[in-house]
Amino acid sequence: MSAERVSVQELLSSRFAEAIARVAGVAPQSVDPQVRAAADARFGDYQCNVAMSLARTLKLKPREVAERIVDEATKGAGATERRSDEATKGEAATIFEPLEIAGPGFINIRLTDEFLSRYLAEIPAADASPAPAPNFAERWDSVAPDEPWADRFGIPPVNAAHRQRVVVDYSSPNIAKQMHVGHLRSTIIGDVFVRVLEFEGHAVRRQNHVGDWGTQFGMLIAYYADHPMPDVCGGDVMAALEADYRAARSRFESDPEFASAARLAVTKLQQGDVAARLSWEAICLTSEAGFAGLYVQLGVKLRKMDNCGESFYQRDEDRLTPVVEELRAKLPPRSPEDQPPPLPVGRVECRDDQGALCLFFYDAQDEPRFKGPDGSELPMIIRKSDGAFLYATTDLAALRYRTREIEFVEAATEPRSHGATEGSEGATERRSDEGENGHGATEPTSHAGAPTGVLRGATRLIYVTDARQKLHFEMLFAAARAVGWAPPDRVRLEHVTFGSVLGDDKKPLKTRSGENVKLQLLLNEAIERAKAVLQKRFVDDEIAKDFQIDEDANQDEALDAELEAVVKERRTVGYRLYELVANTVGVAAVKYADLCRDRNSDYVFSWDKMLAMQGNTAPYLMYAYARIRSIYRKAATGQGLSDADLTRAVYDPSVRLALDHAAERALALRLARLHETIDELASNLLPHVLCSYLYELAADFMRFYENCPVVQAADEATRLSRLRLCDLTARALKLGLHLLGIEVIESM
RNA sequence: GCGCCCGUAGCUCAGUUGGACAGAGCAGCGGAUUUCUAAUCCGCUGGUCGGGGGUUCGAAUCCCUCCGGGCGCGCCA
Repeated sequence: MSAERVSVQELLSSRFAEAIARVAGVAPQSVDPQVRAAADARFGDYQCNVAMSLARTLKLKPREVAERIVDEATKGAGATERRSDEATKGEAATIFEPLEIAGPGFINIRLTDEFLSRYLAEIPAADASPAPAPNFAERWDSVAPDEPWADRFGIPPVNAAHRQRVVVDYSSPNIAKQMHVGHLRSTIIGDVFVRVLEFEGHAVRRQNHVGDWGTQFGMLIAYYADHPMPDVCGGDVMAALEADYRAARSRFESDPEFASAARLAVTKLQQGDVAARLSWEAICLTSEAGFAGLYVQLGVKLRKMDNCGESFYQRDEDRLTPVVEELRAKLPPRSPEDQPPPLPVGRVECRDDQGALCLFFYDAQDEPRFKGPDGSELPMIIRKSDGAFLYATTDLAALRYRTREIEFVEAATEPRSHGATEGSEGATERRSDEGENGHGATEPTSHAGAPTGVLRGATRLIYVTDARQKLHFEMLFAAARAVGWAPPDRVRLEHVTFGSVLGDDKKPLKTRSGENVKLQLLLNEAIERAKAVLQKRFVDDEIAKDFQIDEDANQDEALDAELEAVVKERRTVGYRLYELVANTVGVAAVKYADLCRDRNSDYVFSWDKMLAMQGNTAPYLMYAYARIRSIYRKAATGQGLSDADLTRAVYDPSVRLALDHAAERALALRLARLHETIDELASNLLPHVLCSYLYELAADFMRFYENCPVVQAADEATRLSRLRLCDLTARALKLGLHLLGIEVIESM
């Protein structure tokens, strides 16, 4: 393969773009070749749909255009790939079978088995000894970079020229309140973007914009003046905090003396009073400990260093007043005598209205862009008539900070050539204070990984919040563009919305008493329900039998002490495994159920569906993974080999991937598409496309499994080939699920 | 009133941003197990893509209109 490995779709797209460019007489860069995965397997693997639309501009018949494209794409280097590596001895590998034109002018592309086989064969084996992941307690406080990718599946990071500096704003809970289902989607969807963009090689900063400033702190500070704060190490911290918050609130309403103390506390806090500040800090720290527990359980990458809440913009330094002043200076109201200027993108002006400082928005026709119920123009208020700032002000300040000040550490890393070093990590962002080789990667440092310095300001801002805040973000982005903090050619602004979680009644999910469902309780129930599902499976299992024996033990005097001890130990081990599996499956089911739907639509929460073994669910995918690993273990022990030994044999360069059976070929094609699927997710920010891919992959594997014996394959070459397919599938599932924030288990 | 989102099989949802006769899972019916983990696989049944009009080689997808549902709309976040 060429030095820069690209996805199959990219490879075909560039070939066809060149061919089309020659046919149409334009530059290849200006062509969209419209190469897509084929709608139906009968039409091949990919299809090019460009001929029909091109026919009109060329004033030719579509089929004629298609024929010319086919000629260009087929001749010379168009259809073959120059190979220079030793293993293939310079042979030319034909990429696709003779192209076919069908229907009105579709060009059907079928990859050759040889190409597919070699494309997959070039994926190096996974690193057998990945760096151990730090435990969460270490990671929560750490500012070290994330652990590197143990296995990139042969997918290189983007090259330096395309590296984005991305801020992902997600989760954003409120201090002293328990997270509820409303925070679930933001937290896990945002985390997927972080993972995928990091994997793609972009520089990513997570920002947890926590609600840690405001009037509610007055009540809490006053309350904790004569009450103990919840113990961070004792039980459910968040529940205790929230109970205190409620108590404080009701006291605020009934006790005038307390109320004035609370108001005084707010003033003191804002003035930097030391006692008030210490109390505030203690409350925040207690609350963060609660969040940390939930984040670890959810397997979310957020850490303490990612906390950059509302207080950041007004606590130690007033970052809001300068923002307001800059808006006022740069967006002055238009004076009446001004001629209406040409307004291609509309206009924003900053002026006082009814005592409040506001931003007003106008469209290209200079008409108000947003209107209220009475038809009057609708502003974004950035300073209340009493002089106080609001969330809009903080959001503007945060946006300015993120496009101008926030720091990214750039590592100048060239895309690695593949096969040079097997399975180790190429392009994790490394911080300058971390030193070289901080992650136990054993490869020679053949590629440049040294940090080159700090860059300020993001080139892409992603906000993950529910769809109801859409209007707010439209205003926010319009203001940012108008004032020049986010020039469209330099900064991409994306509000990633998602729908609500609904109950069976199709109304937003609530408890019977009408409250938001607490995230912690939701996860606890998920684990309990996963246990119930697993128990059914364990009925015929030895572990379950052991349970039975153990329960009957005191009645059965024949059971001697030694046997009892053995049973007890097995029971303990089995139970631990069972706990682990239930925890992993339960949390995975909740996360996956959320991610596998188009995030824009509301979704109906259903325990039975998310824990089902059939269909597009976490348990199905995890089971597929466990099943593959089981085959692999069986193959290894059957020959008295270790997993590592077997892997060495399976990934030996002499092994040729045979794709003779239809199920083998379908699986191979699917595996080859992981790369383009991840690329797609990185650009359209739709996690469910990766979910669909993984489900199809698992289904393809199941069909392969039913049809193609692996361990008992007819001959050794087939056995090794199929074991290779098994391992590649396991790795693709593991990587894909990991990008979705879901970890696999080796045995279920 | 204005703005945004949605309406696809009995149910829950996909549909690659305008491409081929609209696809899965569940439910229903019928098959496959001396297993490489059946927690699986295969087959069948099931549709006026909310209705109508338009744009073009081609529409579930884009435009208009109506019906039905959700959300948002000045000093909360």
